Amino acid sequence: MAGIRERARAETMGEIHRLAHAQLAEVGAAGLSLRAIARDLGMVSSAIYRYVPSRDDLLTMLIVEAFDDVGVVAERADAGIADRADLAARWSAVARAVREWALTHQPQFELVYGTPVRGYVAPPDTIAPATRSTAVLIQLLVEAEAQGRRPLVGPALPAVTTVELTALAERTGITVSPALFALGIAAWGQMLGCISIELFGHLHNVIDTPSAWFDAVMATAAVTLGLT
Amino acid sequence: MAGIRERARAETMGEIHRLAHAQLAEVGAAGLSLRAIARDLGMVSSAIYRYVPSRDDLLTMLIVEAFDDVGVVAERADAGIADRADLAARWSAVARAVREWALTHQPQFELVYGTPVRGYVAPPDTIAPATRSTAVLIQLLVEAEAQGRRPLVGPALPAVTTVELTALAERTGITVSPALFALGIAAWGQMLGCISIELFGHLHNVIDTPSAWFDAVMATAAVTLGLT
DNA sequence: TGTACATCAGTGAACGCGCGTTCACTGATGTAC
DNA sequence: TGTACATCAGTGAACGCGCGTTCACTGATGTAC
Repeated sequence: MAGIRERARAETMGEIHRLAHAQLAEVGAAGLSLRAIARDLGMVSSAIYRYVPSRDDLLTMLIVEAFDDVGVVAERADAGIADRADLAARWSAVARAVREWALTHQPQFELVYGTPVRGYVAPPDTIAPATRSTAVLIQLLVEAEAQGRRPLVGPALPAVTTVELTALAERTGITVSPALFALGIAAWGQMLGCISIELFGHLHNVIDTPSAWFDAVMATAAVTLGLT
Repeated sequence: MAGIRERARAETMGEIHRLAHAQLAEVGAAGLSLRAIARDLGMVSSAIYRYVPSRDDLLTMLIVEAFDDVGVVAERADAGIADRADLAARWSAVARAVREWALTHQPQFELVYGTPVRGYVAPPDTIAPATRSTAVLIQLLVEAEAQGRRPLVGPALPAVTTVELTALAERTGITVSPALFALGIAAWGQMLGCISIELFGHLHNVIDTPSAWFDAVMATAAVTLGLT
């Protein structure tokens, strides 16, 4: 029976998680408040410090979780395509999954891909989780290039960019040419950008069915990247 | 000499503008505070209400200004290309100008293209200014299509998207086909997305010279759009 | 098995700070006769 | 040109609310002998 205390602690910790997510959805990252969580928990405000060292630590926790969450979503979407050689289908599936995650987890999306929270500096612990979803995309680039596929339009990279991306590839052990790497990052930027403009309301009175538009342009991006 | 009052009022109004922008840069849109502006102005906090009806109105003012600002920047960049037939050069110039504006006016960029401020609902007055910068891009699409240029990869649009974009074109008097329209919006999303990931820190340890990378991928996007 | 001590969850008060907005007021500027 | 009245910028106090964080404390749970 070791741990009535331990179990209670784990349970409270879980509640804090739950409430933090709920808060995020209601008031956004900037409005995340330890006092409010303590209140919802039925505790006095100072008691929360038995569980969370500070507000920034709670934010870090949420950011790491969100990065991980979207990473899992991307990985699952990719794994769901049976025909592994169909890189375009895998890309489209990942893009669609990330968009759907963003729609159903808008506050988490804002937390990691939106405007950074003022006064908060992300500690190094957040770097590794951040790469999880991008790793899925990079894997597609690696496979595409290994099979001799090339982007439709090879970008005219300035020397400095070629140097930087070559160094990055070497440093991380990723075997992708600078040209495709540059376009891959841009495609990732496009995916996030298209999700952002939808989520942040810039498609109002422009496109009423964003999912259809998004899927179509992401499929086109896959062709442009040379994934077909 | 009519208007020592009038002149004082205009001057104070100008100061409020200036201080609001400074505040935006320091604490971000979420932290924008009427009290702080009054303080900086050397006024008592309630006096600010002689000039600004409410905090939300100040936000609206700043948003409208920012939209207008980036619109002017885009227009000027476009106008700066002497060879009007070189649509790709015009697109690249606009993209570069918008990115540079975003870098030098980060808080304004966040205000209009970043995470929306919680609790603030944009009034209809903000819609018209928002379209100013996009109008520049759309003009490029119109000219491209008028000259018979086509995107490298025609997107396979679902029927619903074709219908929506046809209706939008008719409603606004823009003579752009749904296919190009869809890709144009996606290119605009890419531009904003690539700027966002740079500004929000997602290129740290990835690309050290974002301007070079950005220009290269935007030039490639112009080719893909069929602007060459 | 029982007792003594250590651990730790939660309390309650406090510090010092912030915010938007209202309201009755003073005193200077502007205007109409 | 001078006076009476209207306008309006700015004051000062207040309402009612929020926040993060610290600190001495009580009382229950866990542990070592």
